Amino acid sequence: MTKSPSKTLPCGREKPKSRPKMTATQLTQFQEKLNSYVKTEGLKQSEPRWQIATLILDGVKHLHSQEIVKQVQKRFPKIGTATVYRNLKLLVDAKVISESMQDEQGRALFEPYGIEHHDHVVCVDCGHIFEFHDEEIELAQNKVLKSIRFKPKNHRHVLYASCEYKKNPS
Amino acid sequence: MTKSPSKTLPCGREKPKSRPKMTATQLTQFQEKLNSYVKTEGLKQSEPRWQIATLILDGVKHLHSQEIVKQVQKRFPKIGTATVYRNLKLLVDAKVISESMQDEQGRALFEPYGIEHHDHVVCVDCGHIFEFHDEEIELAQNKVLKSIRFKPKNHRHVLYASCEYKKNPS
DNA sequence: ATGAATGCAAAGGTTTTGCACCCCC
DNA sequence: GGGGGTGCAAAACCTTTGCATTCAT
Repeated sequence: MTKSPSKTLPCGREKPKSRPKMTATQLTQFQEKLNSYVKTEGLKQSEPRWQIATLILDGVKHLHSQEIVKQVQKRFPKIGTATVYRNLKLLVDAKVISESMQDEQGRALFEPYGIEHHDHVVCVDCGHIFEFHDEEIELAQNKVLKSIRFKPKNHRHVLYASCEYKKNPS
Repeated sequence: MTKSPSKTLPCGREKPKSRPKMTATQLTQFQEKLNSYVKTEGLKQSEPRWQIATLILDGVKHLHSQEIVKQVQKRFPKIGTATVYRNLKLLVDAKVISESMQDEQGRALFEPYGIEHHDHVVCVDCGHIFEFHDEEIELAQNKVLKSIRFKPKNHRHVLYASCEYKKNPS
């Protein structure tokens, strides 16, 4: 039984590459991005807005609306549900966060906005979500579309897989 | 080369391969499958159940719950909403239909159950949904998972693309 | 001072559940 | 006649909207 919780899965195996926690610098960049969006749109700054953004930017987990509402209200009990939903929309528009994927129940999961495209691996045993990018797959996709003369616009690709935690519950 | 009048998209171009309409034989096979499931589970047969199943099995379109409710009630006004939802679940359990993919709004789309795996292309212009299977992509996926020592379980892969209907509305 | 942002509560939309009745086995 | 199936209506759930108030600029 190894004891290094930051680098291992529940199964004790080493964690595959996941989204690293954001640095303070990156966080600041997002904050500036949000501020400039707010300014150009003639809006006003607000504390709850940045608190909501931080929850998503600062974590490594992909969260869906309900979890975000719950966690926001746990930390900041004064913030109302409507405020969370309104700001999630705004933050997406501001390109501070994005709805990159959905979980198995079809709920949108939010993550920090990033230009670099990636797809997801969801572990069906331990629940962790990892990101990957595979150029071979990207090219093959385009080949498929080209063969039917369709123009690629976007895609959603999620691999459900197992770290086999349940078989090795060490 | 060959021109067939019923084989074109709204844009006038030839339709890529899509799921063919089910034959009477296949339909019967599904009915038998359902009947045997019903029997082994100690349940009872019901007319509404098969009417709901037929709607999905007999069509070529992928439908989400609401559409199914609407279309069922259009054809069979006596069937209640609850009955539709209850039977959708049961039909999934019976492996008569499956929730193979989701639309862009994250709603589950139902289609006839099939062992043969396929992914989907959704046209963002004309709305049609096509199925594809690409062995190269399947292999590449497994390679990705193997590299992080995860065991493949399932995946969702949807390509959003354009038939360019809007650019050639001829 | 202006109007954006908020919290609350009420409304909307979708899915589930409770219940009396019906019908198949 | 027992238990699953059904329709209806109510409840549960999640998200959006209306409104009076607060707060940023």
